[in-house]
Amino acid sequence: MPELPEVETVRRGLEPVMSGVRVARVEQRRPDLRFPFPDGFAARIEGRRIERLGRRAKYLVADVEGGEALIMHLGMSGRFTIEAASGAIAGTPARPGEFAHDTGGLPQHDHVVFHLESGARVTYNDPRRFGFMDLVAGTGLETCRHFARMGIEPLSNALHEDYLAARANARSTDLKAFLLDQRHIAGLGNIYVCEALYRARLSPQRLAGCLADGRGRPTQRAVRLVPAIRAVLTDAIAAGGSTLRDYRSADGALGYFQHAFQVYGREGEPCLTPGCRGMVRRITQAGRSTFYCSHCQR
DNA sequence: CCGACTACCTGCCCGC
DNA sequence: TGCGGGCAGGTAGTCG
Repeated sequence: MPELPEVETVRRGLEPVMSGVRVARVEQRRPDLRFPFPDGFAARIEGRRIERLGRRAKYLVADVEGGEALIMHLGMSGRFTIEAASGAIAGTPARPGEFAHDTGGLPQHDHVVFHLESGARVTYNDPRRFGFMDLVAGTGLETCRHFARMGIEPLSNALHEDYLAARANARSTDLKAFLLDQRHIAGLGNIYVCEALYRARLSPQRLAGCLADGRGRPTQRAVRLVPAIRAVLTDAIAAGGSTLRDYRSADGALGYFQHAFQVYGREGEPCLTPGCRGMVRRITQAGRSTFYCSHCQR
């Protein structure tokens, strides 16, 4: 699930528990996730304070006392669960009822547990193990392997029609692939690309080059796309944030609120644009599902 | 460099 | 009820 809004929601949920808190012990239960953990992973965190919990695109970045940054990516199925110091569950379990039904063995796919000095525990669960964790020098964050070629933050001022036009100018890929490419804009995924293109009334099959006029200047399509991307992410973060107010009422783990999507997952259903008589279609692009209304998205 | 494709891994849902 | 196939929110590596 985790695209930028979900990762931001997770960050906001973890921040009050982890930020400024010392890590007493790190329980690393397997040698790798998608990639091997770095050498001495647990030891490089244990006994140190988490100074700040930030985010870059879909990555969580925890500044660890001493100068290293703990980088965490949730892949497709990564989740965090918080157990508060009192023992009460402050974040919902990865699977509802998991602890109640636990017969004594370790819950499956709980790969890393951060035991905090406050007594709270933060558990990383990831069935598919497409997520990963790494430790990098905090001073070289932007030049590290993960971030060096990464594009702009879509919620920053860097997202501008001039930027889109310059990047998309003369590209032969379609808009869907262009927006999914983290080297241009970092943080959009399959769902929010579909949703942003719907809001901008642009066909996902149109070439990315349509955002520029041939000389790298923005077209009206680029002008429409910028606020559509911003709004879809902002709305999703707001919706995710609302689930954080009462952890126990949500039936998903931290940040896994099922947003009310307007096209994603709505194949065969009527287009929600007022006055549009179209129907949402599903096509495959770059091996992944795209949902859109061919009637109002041009 | 670009663009297209594949691999990685488990779980779930559907049809037979 | 079991089994095979397809699908799932991501990225990195390879190949032409």
